[in-house]
Amino acid sequence: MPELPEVETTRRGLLQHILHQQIVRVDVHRTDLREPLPMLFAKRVTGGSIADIRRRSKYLLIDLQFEQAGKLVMLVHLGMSGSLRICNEAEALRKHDHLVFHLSDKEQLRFHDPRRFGVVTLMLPEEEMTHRLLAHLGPEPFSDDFNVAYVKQALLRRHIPIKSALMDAKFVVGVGNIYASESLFLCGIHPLTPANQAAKHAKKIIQAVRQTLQAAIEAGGSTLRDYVQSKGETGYFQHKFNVYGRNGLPCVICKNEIKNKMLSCRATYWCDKCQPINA
DNA sequence: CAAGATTCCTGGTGGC
DNA sequence: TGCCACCAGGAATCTT
Repeated sequence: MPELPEVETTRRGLLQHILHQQIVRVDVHRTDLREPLPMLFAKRVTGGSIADIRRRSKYLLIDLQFEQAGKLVMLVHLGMSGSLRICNEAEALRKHDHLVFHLSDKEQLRFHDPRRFGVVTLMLPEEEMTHRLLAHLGPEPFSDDFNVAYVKQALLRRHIPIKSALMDAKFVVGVGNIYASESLFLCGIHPLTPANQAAKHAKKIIQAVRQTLQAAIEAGGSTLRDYVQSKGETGYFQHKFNVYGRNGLPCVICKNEIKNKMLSCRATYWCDKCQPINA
């Protein structure tokens, strides 16, 4: 379940490993991801050198530089179950290794995604700002655009629960189901609080979202060594949550029982005492 | 236009 | 042991 911290951890791990390498060959085992792989995908990326790896929301943007034909941006979304791993070419192919990028140093980058909620597509650099997957995204949580004035006005005109608002990428990107619950616990706001009522806590919400994501990125960072050494998955599952998945267990602060409820078909967790409904 | 429901997919889990 | 129902969830698309 890659949320923003795991995507960022993946980005940093990949940068250390494959920056400036060239894609010398691509094996395509499946083209039917969340949306079909672009036509002539393998042919189009072959020969490209990895000039940079950026992140926007939960999308990885891999800049490919070609000697003759200019530049291309490869966009990768890991969806629910996707991963990008560095493998030795001798390593046996796993089930669901849909794309295998052979790199100039004999290593491979493998896109693995059992549930196929992931996306891999291509665009020209000049298309980036207007691309349908990127054009309508809200501010990055760590950017200056995610500020008190913005959050206040955006929440005031919404009546949905604050947790739903946090998960809406048009409001802010990178806050998935897990970190929405975790962020709201940190700032003591009940997840069902209407967004317009939560607007007065804009500053606390911003701080909590940033702190929650930052802590998770650092947890991922602490396992970056493992990521590089084992070239495997990141340490996401080692991360400890305060409320997520802890229904019926005592609150880490007040020992009150953690509650949970499905909100828009998504599991939602909170502590009634630490997160009063009409705070 | 906003808000909520539905959809895509497969692996893991729990009940029997 | 096997079978089956169900859950996990990002984000687009639908319905109300």
